[in-house]
Amino acid sequence: MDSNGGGAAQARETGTLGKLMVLLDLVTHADAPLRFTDILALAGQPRGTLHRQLSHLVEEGLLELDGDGRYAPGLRLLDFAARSWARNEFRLIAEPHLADLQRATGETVHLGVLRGQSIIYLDKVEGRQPVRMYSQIGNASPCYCTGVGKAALSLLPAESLVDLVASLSFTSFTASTHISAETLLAEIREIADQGYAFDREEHEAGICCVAAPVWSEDRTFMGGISITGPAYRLSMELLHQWAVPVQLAAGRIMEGMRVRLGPRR
Amino acid sequence: MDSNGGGAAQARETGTLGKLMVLLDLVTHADAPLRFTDILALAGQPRGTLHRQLSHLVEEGLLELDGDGRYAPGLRLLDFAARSWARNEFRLIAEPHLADLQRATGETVHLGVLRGQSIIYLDKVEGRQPVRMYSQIGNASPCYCTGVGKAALSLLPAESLVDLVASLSFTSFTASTHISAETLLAEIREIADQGYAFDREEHEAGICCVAAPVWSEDRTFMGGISITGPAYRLSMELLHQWAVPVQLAAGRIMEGMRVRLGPRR
DNA sequence: ATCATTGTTCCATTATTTGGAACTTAATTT
DNA sequence: AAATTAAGTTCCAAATAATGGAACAATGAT
Repeated sequence: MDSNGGGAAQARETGTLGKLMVLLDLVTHADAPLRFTDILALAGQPRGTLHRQLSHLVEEGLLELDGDGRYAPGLRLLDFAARSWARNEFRLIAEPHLADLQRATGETVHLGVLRGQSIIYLDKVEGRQPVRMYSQIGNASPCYCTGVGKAALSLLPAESLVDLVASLSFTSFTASTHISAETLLAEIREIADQGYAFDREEHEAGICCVAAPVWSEDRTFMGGISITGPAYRLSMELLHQWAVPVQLAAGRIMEGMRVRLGPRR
Repeated sequence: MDSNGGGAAQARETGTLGKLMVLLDLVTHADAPLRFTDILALAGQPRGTLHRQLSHLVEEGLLELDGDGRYAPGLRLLDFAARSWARNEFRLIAEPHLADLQRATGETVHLGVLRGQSIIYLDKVEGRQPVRMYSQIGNASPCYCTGVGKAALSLLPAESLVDLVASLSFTSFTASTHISAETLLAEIREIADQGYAFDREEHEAGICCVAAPVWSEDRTFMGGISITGPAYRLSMELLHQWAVPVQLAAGRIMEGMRVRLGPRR
């Protein structure tokens, strides 16, 4: 029988947990705290059932219920995340190289990893300004319109890439955002050849970047690093120049991981 | 079977979710990624059961399984936390006041909230240095040996305070850490009178702080803000002077919350 | 005061989880 | 290299927890 080698679509049958995570997603993705009835409408479940599920989530600290009966994400999530982040080896190894790159260019440097269809940002090194702390770290962004995302996609074997791209639903964030699988796939192939990727204001108007892919040997991490900044300051010419240092930094990070993790495998 | 009729102590009966959260705690609190067998020993459950539970957590992205069969916290937790943090109203309202306090004193300023027996740090504003981003934010620290923690405890009604303190297990982090309920309770009473609290190197040697309590009217948030720094620079005399600005900032934060949230309740 | 809406509890039915054992795979020893 | 041990995975009847409809309580509007 098939172990997960084949990589077909997961049936996502995680029973009770799966149902609760859908709720947690619902509440954390909302723009504002939701009342019971709001969630009832969104979740489409019987009232009794929903009530118990929410109660369990609250009891575990994953959600919080304020005095007005509105549900908001729980602070226990912060504790989990802080631990997840603090011990992340990929990030620990990458950090000094990100700082180097930041100093060399003066612009903001990101580290991100592909998870499903999203890039999750693991680190961000900025210039002098008082940092907006979680501003980017932890955020999940689409893979098809970010430099790190496209760099990460260029690491996928042809088949997985086609499957993943086929499952995307494109949102046109700016005039340059890819909105078709064909043009995206064409660019990914180009990126795979070149070894670096650009974001030409595809996610946010006025913001562009150069990115290079980074991966761990066991393919647990497939992501990238990028130099990001305002388009008026970062011409395409400059971004092309920076492709080299970004790739070098990516190489040093992977070397660091081989030294740290390699011996055992 | 018994429903929890009396209702004093929480029976923590969240069924399936509760069991899975125990596992998640186990893995996120470990110092390094754990192998299946390690978790088996720690969790004390049948192998079949544990295997399925871990599989579900992995499928949902709450845990990750690397190429060596080691379980680590999942990156989906970061996404949840980023959302939880970004929309937190208490933090949003407090932020400008924390920045003011930082500028006025030149030292690091924290915002924390009481959750169970822990203080969870919601924000941190530092001086010039390139910020170590999650360094403190999201971290859960004991309430009995931090300035913010003791300030928060001073807000509890007498009965809840006694219950909470009775349930603490004290760890002696430094020579000044409280290790008995009696001395702690005595100090909390003093803090309740004064309206501010000190940390005299009780959690970390060489680090001290002044803190003032902050709370929301519905008591959803009971926490505090603090000015923290190295003991060689922050004399007790200086900390006493800063008690006033910390209390003023705390007052302004609460005023901000009344304006923002008050009208409705 | 009355009606409508929102939120909570109850319990027989249904679905999921449990845990022991059998099985497969990887690592270690002889 | 074969045998042995340990590590990880799958299976299924029994135990447990989740479900959802309906009754009940609390809140808010007319």
